[in-house]
Amino acid sequence: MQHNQKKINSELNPNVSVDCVIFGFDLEQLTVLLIDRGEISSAFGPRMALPGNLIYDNENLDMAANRVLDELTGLNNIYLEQVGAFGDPDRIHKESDREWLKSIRAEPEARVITVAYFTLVPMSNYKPQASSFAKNADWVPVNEIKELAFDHFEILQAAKDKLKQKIKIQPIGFNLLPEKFTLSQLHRLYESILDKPLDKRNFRRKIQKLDILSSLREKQRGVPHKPSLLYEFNEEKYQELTQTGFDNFGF
Amino acid sequence: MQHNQKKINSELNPNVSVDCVIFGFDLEQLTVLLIDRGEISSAFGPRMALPGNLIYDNENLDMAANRVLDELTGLNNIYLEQVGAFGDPDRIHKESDREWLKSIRAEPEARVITVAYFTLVPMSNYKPQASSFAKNADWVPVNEIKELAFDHFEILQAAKDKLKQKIKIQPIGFNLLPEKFTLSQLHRLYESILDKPLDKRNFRRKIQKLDILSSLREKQRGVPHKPSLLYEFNEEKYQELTQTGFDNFGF
DNA sequence: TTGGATAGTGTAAATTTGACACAAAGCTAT
DNA sequence: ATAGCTTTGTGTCAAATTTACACTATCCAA
Repeated sequence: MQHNQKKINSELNPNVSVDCVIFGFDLEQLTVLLIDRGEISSAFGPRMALPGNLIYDNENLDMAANRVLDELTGLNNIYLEQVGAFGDPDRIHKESDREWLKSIRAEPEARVITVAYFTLVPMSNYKPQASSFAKNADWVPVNEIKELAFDHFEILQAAKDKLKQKIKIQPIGFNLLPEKFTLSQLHRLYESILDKPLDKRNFRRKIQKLDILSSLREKQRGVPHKPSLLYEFNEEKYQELTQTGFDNFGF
Repeated sequence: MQHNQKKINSELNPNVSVDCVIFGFDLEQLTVLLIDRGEISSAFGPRMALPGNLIYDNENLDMAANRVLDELTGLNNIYLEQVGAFGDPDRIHKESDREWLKSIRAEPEARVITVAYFTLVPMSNYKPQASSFAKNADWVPVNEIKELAFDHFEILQAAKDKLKQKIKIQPIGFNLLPEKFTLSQLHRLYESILDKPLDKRNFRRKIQKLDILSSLREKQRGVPHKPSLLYEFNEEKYQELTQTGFDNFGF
């Protein structure tokens, strides 16, 4: 929309949009950043929707997804991965959907294919008021989401599955944590993504054997219990590891 | 195209196409069904391309992919899975590409997003002359493909990766084999998908432990060596297995 | 000082993986 | 018919990995 002035010369493609499943982690559970479409839209259906927009004709899909993310959160340089394309011809059923689409300049009658992405953002970096859109945006724990506008619930499901599968192959979970984190937080993160409990000792053993964490001398402060050591993700060691064709972070 | 008369009332969407990576297995190696675009197109670039087409406004993406497959091979009810969406604005560079696009009724100047699928077909079921298109179609071993038209080489790469990854999680390889097959054929199939040698005895041990194969009393006939026992994929046992949340066919 | 909360640690049994070689069965050519 | 070629089919042992499981240490707050 008007946010990104650079794009104003190019035309919106009325047939293709991107939607972003923006994952965060509040140190307790996996959350998703949703847009509240407001009272009016809610008259006929779920208020909450994934952030998304039509694409411009001069940008590629990844760029469009990054733009949507940037417009909403002000973040860039973020882990981002395509989930896939969605596009039943009858995606849009309701009058309220049409109103909403008009408000984001989409053509309500057009058949729209949407390309879904998921992104992993460290919640600590997110400034809620980075853009005017963000006023209507909220983090919602994934487990509490029971319905979404359009086909967004289906997209969310696919994104969760993809993330679950991906984390077994690459240690991308770090993108959801602050730079310094504890093993317990990482543990909890894996549990909430994989949606199953993991034995504490076995988890720690396995993650440490990978040797992609740097333990800092620093400890947690101000917690009402034994403070944990803090760790950092070690990018270089990870690169070494993957360059040997390693692809099994098997959980 | 004109092949499928049912669709003639609906309009083609000029912005969205599907491309299919149709995998086969000739009992030696993994192959892909490619279209030869002919001499004229080849003047400026690779002749070979993935089969694909624009979508109609009244069909969903999976339907479109199935249609492309059906038009080319006459096959339906085939294992099919989305790879993802591809769509750089500058996908189409060459004059020859434009000519080709016109010939399939696409708008050469339009910005086209393509949604890629891969499908697994049992080569034994494929009748090469099922459609007029098939005259220009040929099975090509994946290892011999060095370039393709448009961005199709990139798409092929993504499809191979997806297949490789998927086969570690679900035993979809059976879709590439005839109903009755030998363990050696299955072994060879896994090797060619994973692109690495697998120890014969270890492979057989692992695959048998899954207990999703039914051994038939029948033997191979007419081979110039000790004949192998024939096996069938056992759908029911597989269903039992997956319904317990099993997702590791770990190779 | 005590109580509450979470951090951090080791071991033993079971399972899985990886490496490795030779006899059996059928076909072909003589 | 026989010898030779080709591929099938099979077992074991060592190493690595996985699973299950419980108690002490450290900090904060009351």
